Amino acid sequence: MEQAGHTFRKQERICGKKDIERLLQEGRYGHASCLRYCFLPENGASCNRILVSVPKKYFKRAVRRNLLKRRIRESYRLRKTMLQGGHGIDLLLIYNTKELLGYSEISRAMETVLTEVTDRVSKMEVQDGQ
RNA sequence: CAGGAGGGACGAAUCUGCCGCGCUGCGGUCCAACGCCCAUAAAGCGCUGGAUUUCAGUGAGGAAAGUCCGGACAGGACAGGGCACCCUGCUGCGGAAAGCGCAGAUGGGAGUGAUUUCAUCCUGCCGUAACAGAAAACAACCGCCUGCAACCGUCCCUGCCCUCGGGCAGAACGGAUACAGGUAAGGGUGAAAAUGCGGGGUAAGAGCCCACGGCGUCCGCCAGCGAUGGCGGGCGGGUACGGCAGGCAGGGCCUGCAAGACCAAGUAUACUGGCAGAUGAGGGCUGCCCGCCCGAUGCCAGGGGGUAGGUUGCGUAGAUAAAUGGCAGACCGGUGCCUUCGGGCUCCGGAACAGAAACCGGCUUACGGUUCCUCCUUUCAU
RNA sequence: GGCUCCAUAGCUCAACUGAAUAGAGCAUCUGACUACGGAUCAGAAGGUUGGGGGUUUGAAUCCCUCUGGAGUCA
Repeated sequence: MEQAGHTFRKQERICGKKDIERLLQEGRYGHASCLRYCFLPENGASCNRILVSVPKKYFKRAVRRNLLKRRIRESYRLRKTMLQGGHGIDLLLIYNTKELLGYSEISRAMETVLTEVTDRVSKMEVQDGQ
């Protein structure tokens, strides 16, 4: 489904225990600077979905965790057209630094994550085709 | 002016624009199921649910936090009563209640002070260790004093002997020892040593006695709603702190919105052990007892299987992976550089503590700042 | 979100009813033994009892509060 604007609705988030467990068990992992990611194509939904996580281990206070999750979601919202193919990709993003980074650095990390994921998804599709 | 004490109010506290998010509402579009019309049709209409969208409204805090109390609500249980158990304990008022608030009382601590902090019903018992100290709450010990017995010394007195120098015995005084008693004034310690000072008194002493204090208790009067305080009088030998037990008064069933209700989906009570029986097994009533209730194949313990989705509970913020962010500009404050002193450029900041997950009243803890009121101390001026 | 519990030497645990030098084992260090090492023997070091207040003459212990870490629920 092609969304015209840079919107970010609830259907683009992963809800439900089954989907999360499937992603964690069958997904492929990787990392780029401050972000770890885990993705899985062909999620059965009509669009790409993401899940953002900031560990309590790094940030004890809920205010900082919420702030980082908002920045990550915002950077995905503005760049989500880069992620294509794969018939709907589930993507888990985990913040992996103890430092409280600003929006610009998170946005740069998000750019590299999205390009890596699209590359790996297209390679997987080529292997499946063979 | 400076420093400080108490209390209150506010807390994205600069503004604008764009993009984006949760919820609600009136609409639009699309999809699905059902109903009406109807030919088991299409189209249309109605209703329900979902998605999307224009517009409008609304969208975290004083602590939302910690989960320390209490309430309401929900479920389980409950005829009722007694015992046990737990919590609290000065007084008055407020409050649904509270390890709650306000105002006060008494005593102790901190502070020059404003102020602050801790404790508080009744009775009994026990303890205040080790070390130190005589002794840790009864007393004993050292010391002081008296009496008595024997010993030593001295002068005076008496008696005897006498070589008239003196000797012996008794009594008195003094010394040391032992025994019997009186004392709790003094005894370096210690956190703490059972009433201070003065006088009398005594063998030595002692509330033993007296005056002034201090403490406890009783009575009377006065003040106060009361805790209590003041004054006067009587009596007293005690007290302080801590622990335990009992009593009195008040309160308390247990579990908690992951409570609970409904819908959908889905499975197997497989197996093992124990117990018992209509003469009442067994279970429930928080533990026990009385008592009551249910009551026929049941119960207990272990072990195994399935689902962990939706609606509601749930709120004019409100979900069920959790909504407030990003960018740009203006403005304000600060730093640095340049300057033709008009200004220009760069950087930083515009906040701290911190994010509702069922609700309400308190407590506690964290916190940048703004502001108001009352008061204290020091200095200066008047 | 609710409820329950824990924190002591580098590690695993003790310390009764508050009572004075907080104890034991392993680990570490030093010395002896040995040609060297291990084992053994002797000795030493190592503690703001998670932090801060309070009660008390005295707190690991009792009370309050904060921090950190576990467990559990339908």
